[in-house]
Amino acid sequence: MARRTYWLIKSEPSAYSFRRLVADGRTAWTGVRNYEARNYLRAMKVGDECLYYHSNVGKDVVGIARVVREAYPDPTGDDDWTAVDIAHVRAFGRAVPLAEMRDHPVLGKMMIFRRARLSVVPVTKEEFAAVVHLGKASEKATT
DNA sequence: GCCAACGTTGGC
DNA sequence: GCCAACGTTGGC
Repeated sequence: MARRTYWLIKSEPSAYSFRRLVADGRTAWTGVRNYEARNYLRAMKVGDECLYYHSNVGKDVVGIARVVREAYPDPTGDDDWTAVDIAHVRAFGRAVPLAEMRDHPVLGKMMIFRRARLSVVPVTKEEFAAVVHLGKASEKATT
């Protein structure tokens, strides 16, 4: 059985929001123009789950997406850039702000804070689980 | 709007 | 192949 990997993918909501992914069901994740991020795209496997982060506006993880098609040539790129297809899995009951992750003992070590500008970064299983937990609606929070 | 981080470009 | 200049990203 293949080892499952987890990821965090970034998008400005004005470019492509999670809400739009939910509406579309699935989409081609194109436009990555950074070699390191491209290599991560190429490492993605069908079924890998991704935290969906809104950069610039929101600055929070708003839900989970899943890889449904592995690396293929990015139709929007000139040379050998890479795209994958993702589908929405579910929206969080509560968006998890970046600041909250930074202050978190486990999440503060996430790669997103060391490589702030990378639009695709791997996330550990523990980090993924912790973010998902924070994203649950307030059943356990306040009262 | 500012600025730090960092990738890319181009002159030498 | 080095490195300074420049451009872009994205948090604040």
